[in-house]
Amino acid sequence: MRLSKLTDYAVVVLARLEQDGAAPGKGQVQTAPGLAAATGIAEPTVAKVLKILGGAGLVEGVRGARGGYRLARTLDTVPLAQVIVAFDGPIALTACVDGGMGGCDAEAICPVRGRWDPVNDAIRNALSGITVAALAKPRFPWDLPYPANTDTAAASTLVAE
Amino acid sequence: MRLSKLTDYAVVVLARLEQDGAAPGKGQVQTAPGLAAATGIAEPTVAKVLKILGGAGLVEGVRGARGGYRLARTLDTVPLAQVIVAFDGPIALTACVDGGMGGCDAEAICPVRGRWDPVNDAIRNALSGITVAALAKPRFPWDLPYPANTDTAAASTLVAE
DNA sequence: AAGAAATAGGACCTCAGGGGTCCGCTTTCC
DNA sequence: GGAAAGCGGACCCCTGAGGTCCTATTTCTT
Repeated sequence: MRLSKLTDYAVVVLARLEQDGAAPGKGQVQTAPGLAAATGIAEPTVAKVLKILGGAGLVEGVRGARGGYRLARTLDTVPLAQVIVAFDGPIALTACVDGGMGGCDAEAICPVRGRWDPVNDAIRNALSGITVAALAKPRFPWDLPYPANTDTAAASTLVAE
Repeated sequence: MRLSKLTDYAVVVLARLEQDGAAPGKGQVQTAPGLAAATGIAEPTVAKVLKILGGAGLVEGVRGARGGYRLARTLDTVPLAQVIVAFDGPIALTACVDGGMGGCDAEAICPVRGRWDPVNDAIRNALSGITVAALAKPRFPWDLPYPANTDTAAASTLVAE
């Protein structure tokens, strides 16, 4: 049920990039070592996270001296689901993804085969409706335990009761 | 992002119990070896699943010869979330559960601290709104790829776009 | 032109936890 | 009293996440 730690780190790194003005286009860049120092995450790990984010098209790397990374897209256009997929693979609670064949021995007699699809869809939709920006927005004043601003309130209203 | 295999097995076992008439109350019981044969899951594993389900109050065991298990509650009163919690622990995508303190070194500077709470709530609500019965209901005719009956359709409508 | 600084892309190691099995005890029916 | 079942726990194995490091490549600076 947990997602990988790298996904968690990725959100932090993306938030930091935005906070530091490493915006899409001609913006400034941030180095991996710099981000490691700023976030408290070990430097090799930050480098790994940035490489994966680059592969997913969420950040773009600038090579060479004075290089670094900047956001490829503004965070309010990046669904959380996309980050999760980049690090954890397809979003699905069970191994039998969307009626996928093979892999499961008991497929022929399994009484719940295919039944998980709506559940997976529900999770996917929830995670697609939340942007990374909603998780990354800096807080003023600090340490509001349960901020009720519009961006995060949207996450709650994604689910009807 | 995946839940444990035992959770998956649990849903199958619960479905089988209902299908075989091991209903709450004075109903018939099913033995662990019998369920193993019926579901194709290894017998020791089925036994383990049933023990955990018993601990969670979802099935009740009848000891002694001619003993077995029966459902403690009808499946339409059991939210999927409850099964998941029994096997996977609290439902949360990240280690920092609901602003939980401790555990995370970077807590002081983490820009997304507490921000995951609405996401976790969304997942929890989605999984609480789906009953095990919706996953277990036998299908006639077999192999409808995407059944649109009321029980599972509810899962999709849990999420607004 | 040489060197420094940075990303890119792997290979590699370690280890915690899930997954599965087994054993001994207790309970209850025949 | 014996057999059949659940109950509770200990135990092992092995995958895969998590993390580190090395090398190649690129590009700026001097």
